[in-house]
Amino acid sequence: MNRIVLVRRGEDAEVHEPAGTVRVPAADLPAFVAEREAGPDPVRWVWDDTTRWYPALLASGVRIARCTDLRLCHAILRRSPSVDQGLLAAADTAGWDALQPVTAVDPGLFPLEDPADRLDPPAEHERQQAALAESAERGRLALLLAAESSGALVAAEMTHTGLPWRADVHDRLLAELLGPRPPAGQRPAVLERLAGELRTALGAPGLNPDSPADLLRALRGAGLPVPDTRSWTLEQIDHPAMPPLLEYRKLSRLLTANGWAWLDAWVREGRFRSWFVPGGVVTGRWASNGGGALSMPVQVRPAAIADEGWRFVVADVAQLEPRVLAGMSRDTAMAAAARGTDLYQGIVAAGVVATRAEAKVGMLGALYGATRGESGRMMPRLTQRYPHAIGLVEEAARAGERGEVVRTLLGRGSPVPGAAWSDGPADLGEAPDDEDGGSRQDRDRQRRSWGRFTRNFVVQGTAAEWALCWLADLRNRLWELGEGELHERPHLVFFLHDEVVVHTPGHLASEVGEAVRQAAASAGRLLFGEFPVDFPLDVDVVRSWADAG
DNA sequence: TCATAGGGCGCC
DNA sequence: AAAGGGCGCCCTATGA
Repeated sequence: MNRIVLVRRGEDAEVHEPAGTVRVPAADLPAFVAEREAGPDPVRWVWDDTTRWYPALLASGVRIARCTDLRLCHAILRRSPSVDQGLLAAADTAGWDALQPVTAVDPGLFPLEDPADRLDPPAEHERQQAALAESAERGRLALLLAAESSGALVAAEMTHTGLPWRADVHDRLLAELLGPRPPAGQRPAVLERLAGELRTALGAPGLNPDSPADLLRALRGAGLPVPDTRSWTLEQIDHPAMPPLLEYRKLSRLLTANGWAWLDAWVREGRFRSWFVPGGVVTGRWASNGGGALSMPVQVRPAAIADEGWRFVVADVAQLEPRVLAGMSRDTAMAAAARGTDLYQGIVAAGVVATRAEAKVGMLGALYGATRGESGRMMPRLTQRYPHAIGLVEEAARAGERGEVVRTLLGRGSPVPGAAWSDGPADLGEAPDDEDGGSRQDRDRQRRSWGRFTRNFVVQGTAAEWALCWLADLRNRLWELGEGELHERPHLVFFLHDEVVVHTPGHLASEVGEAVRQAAASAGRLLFGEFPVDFPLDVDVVRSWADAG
């Protein structure tokens, strides 16, 4: 593998190769990269941050096979309990710690002033390689760093190609539900009518239904002693104001989150473009920036329509996190329950609980740390039948309560906890009841809360690693299926934790479906070897995203 | 006018 | 006795 480090120097790129260092003008860089990519030696491009390099290459029609994203790898190594932090220490370290990804830059230009310019990528790369080589977990960590970097490429490519989006279909959908688009600053007709009905029903002519405080006063004035104004609370109430209020809530949410303003801001030339942010969540999950890409309501998915002659291949993993938990804890009983397509049904079939609903709520409680209610009642039975799986999350919770760092399967470390531990462990010493530190009860509550976080961290984070491996392998397979530029081949257009959407020429759809399944099997082997835990997929070939599932 | 906090709700 | 993870983003209200 030929590693080539790219460094920005004003308007040039400095190219560090084993054979020597050369300068390439920014304008010539795409051609240079394309030539090396096409050459006989596989290349791993090493750069400070994918969001600072790759969009411009993609805009020039250049796709690369692999990279090392020093910013993302730095973040992982800095938190990893199995890395000697001394090997990463340098004058640059704080700068790497603080480096943020960029969005919305003009891909044709380097930004004028960038904190990344004060960093030394070749030196950082050497430190990271040394830290990796000395780690007792170097195999798993190396896999994680490669997968994280590959995810950075996927994220940039998804922004580049965009998710096909039909503004005309979206507009029609809005008009059917809300009435025609109103002038700026006015409510759509349907919302205005519902607001009127609500004011009449509550006897509150001046009510602004968008103000929770105003609404709470009006509800109480009408003799309805509600604790808050959440829809779930309001649904419990039998009162003529509730139907219009709940309908108002639902439609108002659609208008503000994914209405005409959203269309204006985020949809251009038939594509929805926002930014995915790999590593944006401490657990390793992705975040997103712009347009709420990670919470696209089912309600507007009918507007996501594949191009003429193309299809979407939509795939998701059923019950990813319990399956990951079975694999990472080597719990053969839970893996057996996961053998079929429905893990919850498998738990019922094993005689652990009576119904699928109980199995689901019990498992979710184990992952999130619920101990009371229906979920808590399932825990003893789950613990008895699945001691390794439940034991793993319980131990993660206890470690978090003690203030310790926990890690995912591939070695991503949890953050160190904050102020609640400054006075020592929960079960030791005095707990001074001063104003600054809060009461003993407050700190115990915080510790349990942190335990729920670390409990979930190990599973959510390892699931994110499975998904990264799935994504990286799928990206490679998709590239091999087509010809031409990225947007002419089957390509990823959406990813959300355990779900992918691929945009593909129709005649390749079944091959894409097979690639998605093979990539999932490959991810399972990468993380869990020959341990027998399945990751069955639901795969649909559809014209509209809304038709999947 | 701007930044921030909290309510609320969409996704997993 | 109490005990439900992770996000982004809209709105209003508040205070500088």
